[in-house]
Amino acid sequence: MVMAAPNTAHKNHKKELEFLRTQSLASVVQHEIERMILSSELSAGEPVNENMLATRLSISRGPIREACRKLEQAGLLQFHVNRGMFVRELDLEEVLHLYEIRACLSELAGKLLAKKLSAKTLRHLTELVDRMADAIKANGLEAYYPLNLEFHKALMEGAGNPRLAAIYSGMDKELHLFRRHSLESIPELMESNTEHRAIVDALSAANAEQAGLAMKQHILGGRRRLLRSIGQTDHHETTIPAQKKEEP
Amino acid sequence: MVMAAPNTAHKNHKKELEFLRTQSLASVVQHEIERMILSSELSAGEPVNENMLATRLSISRGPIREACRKLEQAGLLQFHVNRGMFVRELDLEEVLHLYEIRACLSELAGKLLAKKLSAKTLRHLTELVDRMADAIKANGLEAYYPLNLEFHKALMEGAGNPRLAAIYSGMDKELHLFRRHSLESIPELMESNTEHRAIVDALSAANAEQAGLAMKQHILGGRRRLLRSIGQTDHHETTIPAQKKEEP
DNA sequence: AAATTGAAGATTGTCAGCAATCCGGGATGT
DNA sequence: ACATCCCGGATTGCTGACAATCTTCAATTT
Repeated sequence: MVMAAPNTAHKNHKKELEFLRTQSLASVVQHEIERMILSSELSAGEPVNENMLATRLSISRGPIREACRKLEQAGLLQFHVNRGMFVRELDLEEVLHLYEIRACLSELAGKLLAKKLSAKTLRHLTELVDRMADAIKANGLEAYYPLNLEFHKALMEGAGNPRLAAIYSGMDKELHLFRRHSLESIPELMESNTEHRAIVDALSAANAEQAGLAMKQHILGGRRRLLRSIGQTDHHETTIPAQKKEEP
Repeated sequence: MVMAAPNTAHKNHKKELEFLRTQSLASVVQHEIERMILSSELSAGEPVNENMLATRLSISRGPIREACRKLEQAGLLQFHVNRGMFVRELDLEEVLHLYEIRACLSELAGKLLAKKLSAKTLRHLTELVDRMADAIKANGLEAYYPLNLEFHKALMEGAGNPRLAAIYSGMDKELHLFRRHSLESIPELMESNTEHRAIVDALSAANAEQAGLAMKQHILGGRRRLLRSIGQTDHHETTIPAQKKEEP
């Protein structure tokens, strides 16, 4: 266990007090626990010990409990009466449910984004796809992930519905709680980036329906790759259909 | 301000202690505040006074703060540092964003439900629509609302994706925070129930696409009725501004 | 009259402590 | 050997208290 960054709460009163004028301790702790979870410093199923955190951060347990309640509501922690908070464990069924919702919301985001896309954002998205392609070619797996993250963030935030972006982002964090999410291999990354390009193409054509479909397909592709990586086949072609009604 | 119900926490140790073996105080407080908001005992913008609640419920402020943090994350309360919690205020833009997401998730629920609908649930839904029609005819506005609630709950929970139902339910609660949501008039209720029947019809035909569409249309219908009731016309057929902020 | 200041009261932010509960391991009994 | 009981340590649940901050409002100044 490595000492976390914001542990400088000792005697530098001036700085700390200035800081707490705009940030409550609970929110600091919330982000710290979030960071620990996303970095696998805390892994699914583990208990969140209030005393340990309090000692480590040099604060009392009150703000920690408040932060944990927020994270409980966010779905990252799970509460058991008289036993405390635990990092939530996600089983495969819950993961599939999340993918189902993500596919649906992605489709919405694609449709919305296609209708209000600025030339600047489009250039940004295109550049990100190109850079991801480069990263794959250069075997730069570490370079790929932040780009991928930025790409999806730009997509969701560009849709102009902040609530949609927030819900989606929350579910993304939740998916980190699924233990068996293996890193994707080169061919899978290429497949993924091909889907990215399909999204950008649809967007640049200002085709809302097609953009929505491309984004949905990308999520379903991600689900397929996840299931394949854990040795299951994706017989859930559930939400794919998107049958066109050809009646005029 | 009327004294709330669960104020019997005085000296009946036996009962209270038994109760707290399975429920934490924070969760009790959370539901109490939620009740106060949904019943308009607390209305949007109002501060949530910790001392007042603590005195009223005969507990200390700790569990209250924990409950408020959960409700903050749920979007029902808003936190201002050093000023406390306030019942969140929703402006029209945020309401429209919520409707946009709700429409999308409803469509998904309709599609899912059509694929796994049991005969029993279908009977239940049909019966609810019939009873709502009766309630409208009998001018029983008070009878209508609980039926409507049960109808939508059955739809969302029948889809077999608990997370979907939870997200949807949370957004429903959030919509209560919009001040100007007038009660619907008789003709509007009839319109609404016509849409209900379209949903049930599509479900009984096991037509997933049509069921999804019917549910989406019902939400968009609700949005149209809301906008009409506050004197705006719904010029967004499917989305919000649809403004293209594009440079040449 | 309008704006500023300042102090009292109200409210939040945090903490330390105690009681209640849970967990693990060893002793006891069958 | 196996199950049960029990106890000590660890952890949570809640409380009361104190410091810091904000709000209010009347007195003062411009």
